[in-house]
Amino acid sequence: MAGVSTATVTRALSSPEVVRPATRERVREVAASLGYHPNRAARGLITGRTGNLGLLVPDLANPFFPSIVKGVQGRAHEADHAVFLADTDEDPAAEAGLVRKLAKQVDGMVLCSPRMAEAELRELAAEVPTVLVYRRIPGVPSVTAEFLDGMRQAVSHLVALSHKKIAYVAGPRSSWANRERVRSLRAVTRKSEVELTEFGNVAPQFHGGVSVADSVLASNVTAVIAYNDLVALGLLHRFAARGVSVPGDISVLGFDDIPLAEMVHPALTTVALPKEEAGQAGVDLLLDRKPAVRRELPTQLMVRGSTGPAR
Amino acid sequence: MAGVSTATVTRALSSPEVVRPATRERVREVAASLGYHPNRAARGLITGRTGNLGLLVPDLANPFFPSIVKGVQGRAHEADHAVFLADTDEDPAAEAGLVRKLAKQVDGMVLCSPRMAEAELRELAAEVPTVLVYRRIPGVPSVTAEFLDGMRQAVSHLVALSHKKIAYVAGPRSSWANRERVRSLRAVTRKSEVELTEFGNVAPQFHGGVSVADSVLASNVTAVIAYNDLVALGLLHRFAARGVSVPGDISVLGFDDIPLAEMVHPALTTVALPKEEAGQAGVDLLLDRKPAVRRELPTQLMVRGSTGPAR
DNA sequence: ATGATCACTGTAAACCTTTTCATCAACCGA
DNA sequence: TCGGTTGATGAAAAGGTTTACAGTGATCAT
Repeated sequence: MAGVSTATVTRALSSPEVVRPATRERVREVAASLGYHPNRAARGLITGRTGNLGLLVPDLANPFFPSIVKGVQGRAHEADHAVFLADTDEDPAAEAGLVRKLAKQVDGMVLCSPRMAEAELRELAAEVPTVLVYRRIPGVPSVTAEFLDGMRQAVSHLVALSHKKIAYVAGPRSSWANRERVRSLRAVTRKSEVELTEFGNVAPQFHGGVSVADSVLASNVTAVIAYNDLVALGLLHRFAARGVSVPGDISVLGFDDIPLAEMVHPALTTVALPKEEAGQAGVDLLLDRKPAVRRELPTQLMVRGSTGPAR
Repeated sequence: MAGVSTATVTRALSSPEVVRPATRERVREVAASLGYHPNRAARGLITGRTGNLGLLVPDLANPFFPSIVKGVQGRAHEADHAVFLADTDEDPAAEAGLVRKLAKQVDGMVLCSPRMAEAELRELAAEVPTVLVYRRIPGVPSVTAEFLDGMRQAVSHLVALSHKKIAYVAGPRSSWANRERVRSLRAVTRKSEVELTEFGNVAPQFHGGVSVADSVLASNVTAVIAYNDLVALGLLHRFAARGVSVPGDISVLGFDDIPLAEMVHPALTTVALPKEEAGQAGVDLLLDRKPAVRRELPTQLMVRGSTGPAR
C-alpha cells in the first residue's frame, strides 16, 4: 500500500534513520491506518530475541511478592518487554519444569526467591539468562537487600528502647532468606549486650506466628523479631486474643514491610525490604546482560506502633 | 537423526496416532535425547495459535487480585498455556494499549475488572477473544459473582442481629462492582425494615475507609457495610484509634474476603467473593470458545468478629 | 499378474519478519 | 567526463514448524 517492499517497511518501523524521511512517514501512516503491528513471534523467529521475560514466584498469595511482580512488570514494559508469570505454589519440584517450559519463549528469567537446590539453579542459569531476586548463589546475577544493615537498625532500635532479651522467630530452615536473617542477627547481637533466644522454625505465614506466640510469651523476652511480617501479624493476633498489650508487655518487629503492616492496630514496626525496586533491578540486570553482577539494595526500619520501651 | 523427515517428526510428536508405532518411538527417543522441544513461536506462526493467554489486572497490590491471578495461572498451566501478566496501575487509559500489544501473541485475554469504557471494551473484544472477570457487558463472555445474593446474606445477618440503621460506604462511582453493590443493596433493603444511609464515594483502599470513618460514626447507624475489605479495614483502624468498640458500638462488614480479613483483630465479617475460582472459570470460558457465555459464581458470607448485636 | 486400497511417510509451501547483499541513481571530486 | 561514494531501496534467504498433497510399498481381491 505504501508502494515499497516489505524490507523498507520493516526498516521504516525499526530502524527509522536508514530510510528516507518522506518514505518513512508514508509507511508509518499506512501502517497506522491499517492498525499494523509487527508479529512478535515471527520477529523472534529470526532475531532470536522474543521481547519476553519470564518471572517465577513461589506464591502470589504471599503479599511480599505482588510488589516485586509489579516492579518487574513495570520495568519490563518500559523496556518494551512482555512478562510471563508463573506461580509455583511453593513447590520446589515444579520450579525447574516451569522455567524450562518458558525458557524457549523468553530472553531471560527472573527467579524470585527460588526454593530449589543450588546445583539445579546453577544448571538452569546455564540454559537461560537468569537473574535471582532474594536469593544469592555464586556466579549468577542476583538482587538482594542489605539484611545485615536492616538487622542492625532493628536491634539498635530495640536497644534504644532498653530491651535486653529478645526473641527471633525463625522461618523455614530451607529458606535462604531465613538463613541470612539468622546469620545477620547473630552477628549483630554478638557485639551488643542483647541476649537472643531463637524460636521456630515456623511456616512463613500468619498461622506460623499464631502457633509460636504462646511459647514466646512464656519466655521472658521483652521484644520479638519475626521472620517476616506475616509471622509478626500472627503473633500480634494471638497476643491481642490473650489480652497481652503490644507494645506495653512486649514489642513486636517484623521484616518485609508488606502493605498490611500499617493497616493493623497497633501498626507493625518492621524492616522494609525493597520490593518494586528489587523487581526493577532484576529486569535491569537481565537486559543489561552484564556478566555476574550482584546488587544489594538498602533496607529501612519503619518504626510504627508495635515497638515501645521495655517493660 | 531418526532417519525420517521433519514432517514425520512433527507428526510423531503432535499427532502420535497417525505414525507407525516403531517410527514414533524412535523419533521420540531421539527427540528426548536431544532435549528437543518444538519452538512455540514457529508453531504459532503457522497454526495461528500461540498457547499463550493474556491477563490484565488493575493493580496487583490490591490483595483481591493476586488470588484471581493464581486461579488463571493455575488453570492455564493445566491446559498447557503460559500466561502474560499486565498490571495497568489503575490507569484506564493504559488498558487498551496493553491489550493490543499482547493481543498478537495470545490466544485470548482475561480482563480482570477492566476500568475502561464499555464501548472501548466491546471494540477490543471484537479484536481478540476476550473474557471479562468481575465486569459484565452484553455480548462478551464474563465471570462474575452473585452480588445480590451476597448482599442478601449480609443484610439478613445484620437484621438477625437487630440492626435497623445501616450505612454503606460506596467505592468509586466509575466502578462497575460498586454500581452492582449499590443496586443489590438498595434492592435488598427496600424489602426489609432496614434504613440505609450511603457514604462516599471513597477510594477503594485502606485510606478511603480511614477518611470516611468519622462521618459514619457521626451518623446514628449501628452497622456499616463497606465497598470492600480494604475500606472496611480502614474503618476498623480509625475506629480502634478513636476507642470505638467493634462490634460493641458498631458492626463492620466488608466485601471480597481478602486474606487480611481474618488476620486483623477483631477479624472482619465479610462477603467472600470467589477469586481463584473466578480466574479458573475465566480461563475455561476462554479455551472452550463457547460464544457469549456468562457465569455467575456463588458468594458466601463469612461471619467473624466484627459484627455483633446492635447496641 | 493387475489394479485398487490402505497405512504410512516425504516434499514443498506457508506463516511473518529481519537481514544480507545487490542494485540503482545521484552526487562528488578530479 | 568519469570512477568512486553515498544513500535509499528491493530481492531473496533464513528462522522452525505445520499441513495439503503426492508418493511409496504392501496387501488384497480379481
